[in-house]
Amino acid sequence: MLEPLYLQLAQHDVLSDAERSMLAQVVSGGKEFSVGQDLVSEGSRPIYSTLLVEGLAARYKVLESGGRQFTSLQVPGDFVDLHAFLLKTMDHGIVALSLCRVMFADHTKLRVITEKAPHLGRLLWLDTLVDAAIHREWIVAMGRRSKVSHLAHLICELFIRLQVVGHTNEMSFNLPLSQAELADVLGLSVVHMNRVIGSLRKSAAVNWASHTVTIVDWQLLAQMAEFDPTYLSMANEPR
Amino acid sequence: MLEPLYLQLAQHDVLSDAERSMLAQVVSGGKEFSVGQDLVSEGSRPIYSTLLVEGLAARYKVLESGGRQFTSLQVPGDFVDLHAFLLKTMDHGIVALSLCRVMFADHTKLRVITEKAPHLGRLLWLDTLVDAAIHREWIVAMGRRSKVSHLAHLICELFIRLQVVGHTNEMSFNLPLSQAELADVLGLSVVHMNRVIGSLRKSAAVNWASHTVTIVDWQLLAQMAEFDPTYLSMANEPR
DNA sequence: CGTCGGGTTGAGTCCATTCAACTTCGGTGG
DNA sequence: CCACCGAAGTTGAATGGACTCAACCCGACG
Repeated sequence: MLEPLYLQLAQHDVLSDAERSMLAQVVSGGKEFSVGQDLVSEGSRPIYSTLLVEGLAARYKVLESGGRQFTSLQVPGDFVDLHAFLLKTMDHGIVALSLCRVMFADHTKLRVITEKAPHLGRLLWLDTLVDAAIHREWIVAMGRRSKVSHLAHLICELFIRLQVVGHTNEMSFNLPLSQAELADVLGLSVVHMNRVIGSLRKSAAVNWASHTVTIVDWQLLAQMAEFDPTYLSMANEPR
Repeated sequence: MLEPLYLQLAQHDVLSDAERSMLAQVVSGGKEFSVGQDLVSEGSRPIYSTLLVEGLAARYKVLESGGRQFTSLQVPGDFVDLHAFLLKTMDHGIVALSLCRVMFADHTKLRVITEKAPHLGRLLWLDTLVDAAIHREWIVAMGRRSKVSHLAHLICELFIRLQVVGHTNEMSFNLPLSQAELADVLGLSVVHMNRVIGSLRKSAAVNWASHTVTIVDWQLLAQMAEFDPTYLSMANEPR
């Protein structure tokens, strides 16, 4: 069950057996959420953090106007609300975009990690730092990229992140998002989202049908997106 | 010199005298940067983190098109590249927006904090988590708020953050950004930025002249921005 | 007095939105 | 089995927002 988490952490630095078994002691329980359900709700003060084991989820905020904006997408192996360990109050919600299986880690036990296993603690910290790096990349995409480029960038990012946890198949992966949900990622209207997807399809960089995205020409896609994976901190080095 | 840092950390939780003196040992040196200079440059691998003591700075990325996007603004007391302690490689640059005085903290010493002073380590971690929370709020603003609302939100955020470190005066503060720089925050063209500022001025919520912003009607401004300070984690509680 | 960087304004174009209609497709019940 | 339904995707047309290009203003400074 913890494989995707191990894969993510071990990607940045060596993860010792002792650390693995410590994580296995800290993360426990299990629960399923169906599409549209909140894994964590805005305003709550969770006493445990939620590890996404299987499925796709998203952080979001809702405005008075009713508009919704996703601020991140979460893939298997992500601690979706690890930040609540120290932030205490959730300033946003987290919703399941597909059937999600999760496990839990008590905040008291996470605190013990920071006290008894500082290296593992740093790896968890790093996890939240990569999160922030992704946020920054999204800000750049929203502010200064064309909409097609933004979408292309999202595809590149998701492909890499899913590949790390073994959720890609050759050059394709499953993307269960509706166009309305994608619109909430890019901050667009549904209608325009549809046209943007259309023009990405026309570029022939990807093949995108029935929730399966196949990257036909990575070179071209990365160029459209100006994609530079540095921000994902893929290097394995002492942290 | 470390006052703004103490103020920021002590805002979230009690900061013991021992922790203060530990910080004083870790943070040392000093340097000045003039407007437009990079405090930290993209692609570098710093071996120390930079604490902003005085002045205003911004994280940014530049695209091939030449467009620039700021991903955060940094106020006194911010560790502008604390994330590089674990991310190792800077995926963006940090530029001085006014005359900046900074100090440095060796990464080796930061690591010692995580090993010997876990509570202080958590407070530093928290610092980066608040950073990420701000990023998320920016994403929402870029995606789903009107441009005036986005600008109003920025003003609210900056006012609170500057107030924490004692850099406000009644209801006003100094904002040394040119309209071109503000455009790089909101992701707009300079011309349109000018019109957005104009329409915020017309709202009479703020008085904005010669780089001094005075909030005339906080109630109205916060309402235009739909501003909810939860994400800044202002509460003082055990972390 | 002239220059230069920043701010402001106008006009035309293009992008993105809304509103609305229509299609496609899987599921469900008669 | 198929007729119907609803959710998601697609398309067109009209409106309004944001961009570019261009001009002009203004105060600081040499």
